Amino acid sequence: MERELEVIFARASRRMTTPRKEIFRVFQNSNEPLSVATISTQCSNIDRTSVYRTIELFIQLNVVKPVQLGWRQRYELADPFKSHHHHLSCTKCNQLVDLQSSQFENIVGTIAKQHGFVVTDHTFEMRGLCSDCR
Amino acid sequence: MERELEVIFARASRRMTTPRKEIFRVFQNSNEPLSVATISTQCSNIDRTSVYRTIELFIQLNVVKPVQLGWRQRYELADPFKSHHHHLSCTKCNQLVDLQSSQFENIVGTIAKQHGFVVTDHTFEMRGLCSDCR
DNA sequence: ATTCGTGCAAACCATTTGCAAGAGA
DNA sequence: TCTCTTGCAAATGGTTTGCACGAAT
Repeated sequence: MERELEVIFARASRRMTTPRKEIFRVFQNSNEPLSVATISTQCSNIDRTSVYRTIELFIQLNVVKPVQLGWRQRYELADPFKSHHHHLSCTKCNQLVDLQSSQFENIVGTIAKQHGFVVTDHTFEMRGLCSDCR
Repeated sequence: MERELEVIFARASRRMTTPRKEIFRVFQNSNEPLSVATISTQCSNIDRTSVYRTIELFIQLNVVKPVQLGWRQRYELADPFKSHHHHLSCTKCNQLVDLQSSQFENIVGTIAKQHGFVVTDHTFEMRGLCSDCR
């Protein structure tokens, strides 16, 4: 997977630096979307500015994508590195479930067609109470 | 509709002040979600702090709800004042279409049930190119 | 060697907080 | 009148920018 990243970077003629590798690893090792603050804490050796710039670059190269969970902006690996999914989160215990629903994805296409759009991107997040918390 | 607002405020024993009325009117007169900055510009007589506090209160009272469109947080009238819908936006010309899809709303319920959740809230936004722009 | 990326410092902008004066019930 | 709200000023925190040094190709 690190190999894939190198290819992407080479194609975009960007350099594979130590901070970039390290931030990528942090994303790989996390099973939930990360905030800038979290990444910054986990990479205390990397300047916060670089974290911002790296995320921006990762988004450009479609390595990472922004996720709106609750209030703060977070980021997680994009489709090439993690299969396409959405989230269902419990507002009480913060449990987070990854969702995949072809039925939902189909509707996206249908709605787009109805309005003459070509959809390049969509967000879908659900919040509520899990079985334990309600 | 202003009447409804008064009722909501009375019930919550909150005061119906000039700034609050004015900000509510700005929401009514807009057909797209607004950022704090936009509201603040349109109400140059109201202190920005009050705009923040008013929005916070409006959200509490379910008069307004946050919408994530692209990068910045925005706000628009909540369901009691504007019927439940989602958005489809063109990334090129910024055209914004309001969507209502019972089929989509049903899926939300189905998915929630599958995972034992009670869903209290969901977001769904689509971005792409409209028929003119592609 | 050359260009790109990083860290540092400072600027910038959005948001929050404390408090005294003013407005609504 | 009494309490809730507002505006102001200042603090806070997140994000961006400019620049010189260091690292990757």
